[in-house]
Amino acid sequence: MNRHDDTSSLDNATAYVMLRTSRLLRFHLDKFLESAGAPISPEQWIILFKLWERPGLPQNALTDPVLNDEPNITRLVRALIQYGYVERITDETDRRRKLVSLTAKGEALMAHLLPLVVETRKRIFSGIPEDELERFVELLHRVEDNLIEDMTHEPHDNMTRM
Amino acid sequence: MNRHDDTSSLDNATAYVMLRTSRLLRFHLDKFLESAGAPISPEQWIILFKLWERPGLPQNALTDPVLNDEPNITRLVRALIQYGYVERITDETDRRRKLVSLTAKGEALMAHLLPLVVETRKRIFSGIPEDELERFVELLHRVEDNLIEDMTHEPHDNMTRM
DNA sequence: TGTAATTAGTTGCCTGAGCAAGGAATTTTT
DNA sequence: AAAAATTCCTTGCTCAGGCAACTAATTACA
Repeated sequence: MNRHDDTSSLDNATAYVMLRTSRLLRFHLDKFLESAGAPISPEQWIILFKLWERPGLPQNALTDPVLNDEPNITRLVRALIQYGYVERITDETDRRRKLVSLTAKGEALMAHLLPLVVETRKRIFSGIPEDELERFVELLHRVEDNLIEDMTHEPHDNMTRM
Repeated sequence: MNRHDDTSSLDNATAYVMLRTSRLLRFHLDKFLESAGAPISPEQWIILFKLWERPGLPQNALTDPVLNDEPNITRLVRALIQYGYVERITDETDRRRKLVSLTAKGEALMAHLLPLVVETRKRIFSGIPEDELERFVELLHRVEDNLIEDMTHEPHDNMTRM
């Protein structure tokens, strides 16, 4: 790896560009939600979306090994309850569980936001034909698989402490 | 947007998948650095890489409007100095500036890590032909441009408080 | 030339995420 | 059926990131 060839430059490093783009994506979503009058974070938006798709989920169904662990979900849901977008009831058939749903206020928020999101999505991916976008997502999934595969095969034991 | 069609599902939402993949990418880099014996964070790795490419940069050249603002650079560089990978001298032609470079120890670390990184990169993007990878990065840049463009055209003023 | 504006870097504060440990309810084991 | 293990959720701790305010050095301006 030469100090100044193109492949070594950070700006051309795929991983680096992905990191940048996704950070920007989160920032953009944050600004979008703010300008749409929704006082929620991108992470809370994801929760609301999942609940909109499938109401009455237990909290652990909201977790994601990559994005949000259980403690995070607890905090995110708590905040959404305080805003009044979400309600949480104990599952009487299994009292460990707490089932989470959108309130009427939460449904109203989603009804307000979703059309705007669809529009925004168009702008974000404008100039990219549909089939390329599909391929793009496929590649993302491929990378994700490779990453997980690689981590389960660790360690490579280059444990020379520097 | 129907509550249960495919386009609305989060798992198929490009932005969501990108968010997941990039989070995973950062996690993978973190584990890689650890297993390679380098006690640094992915963010610190980026700093070291930039300094390896171009030694003697002033700190503000290390900032990135998306990834790391000035306060962050200050902290990251301070940590790297404490580890002994980096040194910082005041620019005598402009005493506001502090010029940052790799130490011999930092150079040695990079010499150790870089070949491993090249290998790892191959594994991460395996199964994806070179030309597709290039297109992939192009699309990322395109999305990034769209995002920035969109944010500068804000606000759309849907400021109805929900 | 002296005052204002700008630039580079730092510090402090607040929020959000990762991780370990704890607590309550349920299931498994013996 | 009592004890152990598991599951679901919560709390507490620590650390990184974003933002505003601050200091020091330099440049612009009047």
